[in-house]
Amino acid sequence: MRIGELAARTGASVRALRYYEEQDLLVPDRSSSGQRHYPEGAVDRVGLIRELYAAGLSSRAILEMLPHAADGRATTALLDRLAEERDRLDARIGELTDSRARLDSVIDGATTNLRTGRSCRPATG
Amino acid sequence: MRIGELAARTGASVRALRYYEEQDLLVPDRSSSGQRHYPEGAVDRVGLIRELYAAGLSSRAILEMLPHAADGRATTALLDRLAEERDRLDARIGELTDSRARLDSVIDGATTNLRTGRSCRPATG
DNA sequence: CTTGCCTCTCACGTCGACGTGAGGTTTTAG
DNA sequence: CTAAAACCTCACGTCGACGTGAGAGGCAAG
Repeated sequence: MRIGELAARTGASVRALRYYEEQDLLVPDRSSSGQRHYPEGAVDRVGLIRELYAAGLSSRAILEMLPHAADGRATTALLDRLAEERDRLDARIGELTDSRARLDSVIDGATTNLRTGRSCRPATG
Repeated sequence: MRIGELAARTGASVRALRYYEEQDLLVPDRSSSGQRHYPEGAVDRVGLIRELYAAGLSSRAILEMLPHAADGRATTALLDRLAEERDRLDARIGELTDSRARLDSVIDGATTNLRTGRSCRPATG
């Protein structure tokens, strides 16, 4: 099928599909006039790609995993890589949670200040 | 004091201080030759700015808050703005938590596949 | 043949908090 | 007076997943 149909069937934009190709995630055949032609399996492959994007992975991470995941058989290496990405996500969530805590203490200080008139100095840490 | 001393005393880079000025967060006087001169109060002000950055706020958000926060007196409007940013942070944390859950289900599928040999099809949602 | 949609390849715009030179001026220590 | 810091203003690079035209060729139907 051509790119428009694949886009319609997967929910990805045409631009996104071309982008996936740029990232070597999805490489179609070309007709003599240069048009992209995808096999049926591309639908599932795009589904997997989008699943991984939605799971917070970068295109580079997806690229490293696809050869191990696309054939439907998992590898220990694949699981390690996935765990690595999960840890990265956890770290990021931890950072944001810390930021949220800092913001809360700023809010606490400001609230106290509003009620008592005392100056609030930001806590370091 | 000049920019180098302020940088040393606050832990911000010289470039960062110039950037804060670009964002109208910290506007120093200028000597006749164009060099920046900051008053003592700039040290605390930079501390507050960095605190807010560390709390995950954007320069625009900080800019809107500073006039209400720098004088040491909190405002209801300021508290509302802070709460808004806290909600934004919570939303972002929620997104990442969702991504983490999706990644976990991918990992579960792959793990099952590795153990049983059964194909894992990504779950939608 | 023509209309009209599909597709193609560039290639810049997005968003944010700076990092990092380039090239020139000012201040300060000796 | 001199040389080394410190300072100045541009202005591009970073990172990622596309969005959004521009300008042109391709394809099926009437």
